[in-house]
Amino acid sequence: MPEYRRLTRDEEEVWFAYILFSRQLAAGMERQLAGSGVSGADYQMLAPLAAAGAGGMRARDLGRSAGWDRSRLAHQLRRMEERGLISREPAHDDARGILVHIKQAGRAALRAAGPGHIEWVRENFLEVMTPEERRMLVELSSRVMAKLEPDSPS
Amino acid sequence: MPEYRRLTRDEEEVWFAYILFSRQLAAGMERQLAGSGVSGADYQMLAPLAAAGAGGMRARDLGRSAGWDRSRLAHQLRRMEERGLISREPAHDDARGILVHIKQAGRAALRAAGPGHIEWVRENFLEVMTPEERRMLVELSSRVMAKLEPDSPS
DNA sequence: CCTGTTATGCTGACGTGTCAACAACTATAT
DNA sequence: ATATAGTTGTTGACACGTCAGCATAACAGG
Repeated sequence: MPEYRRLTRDEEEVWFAYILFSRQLAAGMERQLAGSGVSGADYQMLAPLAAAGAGGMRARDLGRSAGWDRSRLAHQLRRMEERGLISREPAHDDARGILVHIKQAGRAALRAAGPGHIEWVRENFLEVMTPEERRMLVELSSRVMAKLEPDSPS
Repeated sequence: MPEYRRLTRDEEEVWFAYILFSRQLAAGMERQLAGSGVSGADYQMLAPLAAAGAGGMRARDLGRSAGWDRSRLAHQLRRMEERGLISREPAHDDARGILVHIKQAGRAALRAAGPGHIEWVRENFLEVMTPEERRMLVELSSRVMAKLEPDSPS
């Protein structure tokens, strides 16, 4: 018998349910998007880039908007540049910075994936919840994040 | 202007909050476990294997218990066998099957990681929620899963 | 100016997860 | 018994994400 407190049956139920739920949801979303040739990560880059307009967007800000660290961002942008979805150029005002632009192929991919994705999110996530559950989820999210990250992310 | 219904600000808030929340939570859990030299995936294998006792466990059942597909399971088990955490042998009663046993190193890893992991789950997940929120999460989970998977997973 | 600190981005190595294809066995139906 | 279908597990290729380390540039204080 262990000397620490194991999870009760009820606790296990919540935790396991969440583990399965979060994975299945993410997998479902990825599969839906994959049908249009983009990944969830692609989408998270393309959406803000398209909204940013002709001026492009600093890589730093893209990273912040998605909540990613620099490494993950650099890898993702490199892969997307290789596929011709975006372009990168040094920023004029800050020699450390990188300006990211969405290319025609990127816009096309977003147009192809966008409506289906939005619809999927509505159907499999938003519309499955009551308004009260939505509120709770937002609040729960902020509570957990506060506990995990006392200060802002890197 | 797009011809499909974009997400409203409220809808976006819920969806983005969830995306960030789920990723941060998973990342936090992985980091905590990594301190003991195991991954979340390792843990999901070791825990049922340890509970199964000397008889070991069919790979098929391990997969079902974790909700994984066969490919992911095979890769994970191969890696864990290479690290000496588990062993595999052909099942006697079914020539297709594989019997998985936890090895001493596996038990040791689980002993090292278990208490800290349990504590982490309590502190960063379970105790952050009210009993009502727990109930809601379980219910929400089952609703979403039902929508995603009309029949049982492969 | 010089020096230490912070910000920004890249890279290589590695573990993870998905997909499609395959192989081998078992179960079922005729 | 024999063909057909379902089950179980493996493999190789590839995308993804993390970590540690590196390089450069900007900033702030002496």
